[in-house]
Amino acid sequence: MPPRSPALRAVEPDASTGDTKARLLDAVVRLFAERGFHATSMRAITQLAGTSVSAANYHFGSKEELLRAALVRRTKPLNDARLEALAEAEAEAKGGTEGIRAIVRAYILPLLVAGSGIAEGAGSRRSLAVRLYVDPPEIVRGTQQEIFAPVNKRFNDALQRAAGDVDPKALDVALKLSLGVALHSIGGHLVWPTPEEDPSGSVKEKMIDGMVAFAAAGIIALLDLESAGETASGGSQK
Amino acid sequence: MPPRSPALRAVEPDASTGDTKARLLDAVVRLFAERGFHATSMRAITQLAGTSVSAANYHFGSKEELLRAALVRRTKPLNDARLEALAEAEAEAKGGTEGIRAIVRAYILPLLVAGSGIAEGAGSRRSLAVRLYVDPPEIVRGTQQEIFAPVNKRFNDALQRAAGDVDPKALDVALKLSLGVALHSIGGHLVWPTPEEDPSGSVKEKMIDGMVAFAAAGIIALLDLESAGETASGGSQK
DNA sequence: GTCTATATGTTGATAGAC
DNA sequence: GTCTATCAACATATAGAC
Repeated sequence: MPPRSPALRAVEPDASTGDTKARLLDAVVRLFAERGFHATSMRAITQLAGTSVSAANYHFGSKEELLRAALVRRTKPLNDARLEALAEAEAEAKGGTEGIRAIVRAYILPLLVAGSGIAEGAGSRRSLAVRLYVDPPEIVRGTQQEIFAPVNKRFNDALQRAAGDVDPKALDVALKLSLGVALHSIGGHLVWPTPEEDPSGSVKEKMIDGMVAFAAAGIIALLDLESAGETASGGSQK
Repeated sequence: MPPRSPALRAVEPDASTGDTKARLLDAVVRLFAERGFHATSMRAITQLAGTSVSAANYHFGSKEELLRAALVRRTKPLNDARLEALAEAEAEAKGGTEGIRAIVRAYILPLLVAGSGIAEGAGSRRSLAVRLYVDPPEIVRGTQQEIFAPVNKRFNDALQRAAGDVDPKALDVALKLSLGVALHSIGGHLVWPTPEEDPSGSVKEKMIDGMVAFAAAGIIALLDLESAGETASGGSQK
């Protein structure tokens, strides 16, 4: 069997010290996403991972460090995917409204794929992203910002270019609200179809299109309203 | 001193057995909103309320029942305010787009006032609503649905009327996404100005207008896109 | 590296005096 | 109704054998 390509191997979890670390990280992601930080005990984690509490502490030092490690492992590929999608969207260089929609899609879609079960069909699974967004243990708040801030800035800049000349502050709010839409969607409150119910994936596609349309229209409306208030000329809508 | 009017007394917390119960409920709301259910101990609650763990258990029986009591006390006036605002919005009976915007405002604004600190200026306070939405202890899930489901249904019906004839399923999704926008806004990720920074309240007003515009435009776009897909005729935008 | 055993603290809930 | 004192169960983290 030939050695796997670097592209494939890069997707694999870090298995440099056996797979105990990897199994622990998987278990942590699952349990933290489902129950939150404080409701998840080291016993539950290590039991699910098939190892012991001391092994976990040997590898990660503490419960909070364990969560932090799981966080960066999960968000790194997510953010890479978002940035890649953004680069593609910008390369196509569509006009104003279409351009914004493309950027929003790049922002939201990887989150949906990684966060909700829409990729593998686990309809009601909870997302680590949602958890960490509203339930940030004190220690990871910094990490969280550190990880997401640059990506958000990139998208902010892209939107700034696509939307013409808009109030940066309003744009920041608009992007945050879009994130709210996306997070809400993977927070377990939207019912995604299972692969059995939706073999062609068309229902799923439609939901995603609807969500992107929702967020993009929201952004446009918010920016319109803002600039209307500042330039004292009417917005483009009603 | 004359007896207070019933209207005034109705606003007060239930003080039939002294105000220990009320103080406990206040403390619970604050701590649960800030830290979540599992991270809040009975000791922390009772200490903040200036009483003892046993007193709390005497009045409420358990930690979960205490949370449940706090939940209904908080959400009842919130939902009443939303329904009242909806009735007013419907009485004015505006046309399609304007009507939708009015309904969305009725849906969102009371949530903002009650949930975020925008009423009293506590800019970064966390909301119990947000907490319970993503971190529902198993026991309160039922209560939560029981409390919010009727209100959501009312708004759903109102939107159905205002939007003409749209796919009920799409409308349900659209309303849920609007809720995501609102909850995100009070989840501590939007920076609200303090009364000192914004004495006239105009900045705050503008943010609220922007949010309502965002959500309303999102709903319209989502419904347009849905009906466009079904009737095979283009939507109203682009 | 992984385990068993244990240290040390905190949790939710209760018993019983007042 | 409210307190102090106490319970058993659970938490995280560590020590030390292998």
